[in-house]
Amino acid sequence: MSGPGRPRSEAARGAVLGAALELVEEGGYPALTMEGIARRAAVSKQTIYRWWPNKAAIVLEALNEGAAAIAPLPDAGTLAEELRVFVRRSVLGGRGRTAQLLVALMAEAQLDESFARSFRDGFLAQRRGVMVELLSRAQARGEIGTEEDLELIAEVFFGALWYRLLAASGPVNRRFADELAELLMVLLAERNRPARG
Amino acid sequence: MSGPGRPRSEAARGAVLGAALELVEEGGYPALTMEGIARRAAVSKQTIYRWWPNKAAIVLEALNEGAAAIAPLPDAGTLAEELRVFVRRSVLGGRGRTAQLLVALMAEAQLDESFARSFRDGFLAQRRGVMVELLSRAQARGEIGTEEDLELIAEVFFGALWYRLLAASGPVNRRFADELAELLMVLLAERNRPARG
DNA sequence: TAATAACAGGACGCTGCGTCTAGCTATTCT
DNA sequence: AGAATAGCTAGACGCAGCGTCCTGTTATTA
Repeated sequence: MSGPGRPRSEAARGAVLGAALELVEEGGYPALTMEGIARRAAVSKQTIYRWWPNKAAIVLEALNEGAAAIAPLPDAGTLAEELRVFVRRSVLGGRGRTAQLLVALMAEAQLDESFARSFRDGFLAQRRGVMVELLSRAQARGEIGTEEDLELIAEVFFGALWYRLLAASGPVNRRFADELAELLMVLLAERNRPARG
Repeated sequence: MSGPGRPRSEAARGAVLGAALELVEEGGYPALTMEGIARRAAVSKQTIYRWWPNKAAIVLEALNEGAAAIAPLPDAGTLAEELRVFVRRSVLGGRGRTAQLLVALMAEAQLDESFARSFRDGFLAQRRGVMVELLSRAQARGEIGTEEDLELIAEVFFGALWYRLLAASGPVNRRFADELAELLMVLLAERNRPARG
């Protein structure tokens, strides 16, 4: 289907993604080069450049390949419960090799304007969106006041998470996740209080 | 003083820092190269490598050169007031050319292990420290409960700020600063409340 | 079987890297 | 004064990766 000509080689695609992950694992992101990927994957540079504009795009695709779709959670009862699960999953998902890839992509986005767009709009914004969706439902259920700025709260959460990843300001573990979740609940519960100040 | 030998050329040092800033301004951080700096500053690469290990170190020094010392604020009355001033200053300080340099350094820190240490320990941690100091004083004055995790709160603030810089999730302006300051006050005031839940 | 498009392999010029050598210059110690 | 020291410019070096291009081959469709 879809016109004449030799179809894209799924084998080559897989080899490229696999080689990229291997190389990062072995020598860190800076050791990842287009030439190195081509060698390891036994794929010509020509082919790589045909399908990916740069190495960051390859890593991003490999990352998405590996990650199970992060569907918005089904309603799990209370907001507090849902939030805790979501935060834990987000935090713990950013550890080990994945963390290495994430920070590399964030770095690359700062240095490559063209990659920045796809990363910010297609990756970061999407993940914020999931959280906002979660909070929106709670809002619809009446668990949060309607005047809360959900976007800002999602930004605070991902900000704290990314900061810890990028600044290495502390461990990325369940304890951190739970502290964050509790902190977010404070923010969300605030305006529901009877009186203020 | 300090032994024999030709003293370090202050002119060369200044030329290097100036050239680095110019080049970043003209072509963005990726356009900044050691060779380019040497050309622009009319200084030999030899000299540059003698004093700086890489271009990020040059930019960091140039940044510190330009920035007035960020002394911890003098007590300005209430915590709310102090915090708003601090947050505004921190947020508004990260705009324009400075923002460009900051995100580049954060990116570099992710890719260069040796630079990461000096940036995280000597720059990021220091700035968190100033904020923690500010909060500590308020704690001593009794404006905050003693069980608050001041480090975590500082992390939340800088996390949100950095996230906005890195993810370009919105404008970095006074409005953002004030929203953040208010949000932080909610966190700080929480446990002071008479009752909970 | 002709048209089409992806593929491997490899050469190309370019740029920046980090190091090195050579000769010069400014300062201090004796 | 003269020796010792250490920073300076200038430029060459080999190396590696970049992104593009060319050549010939292979798989698919019309």
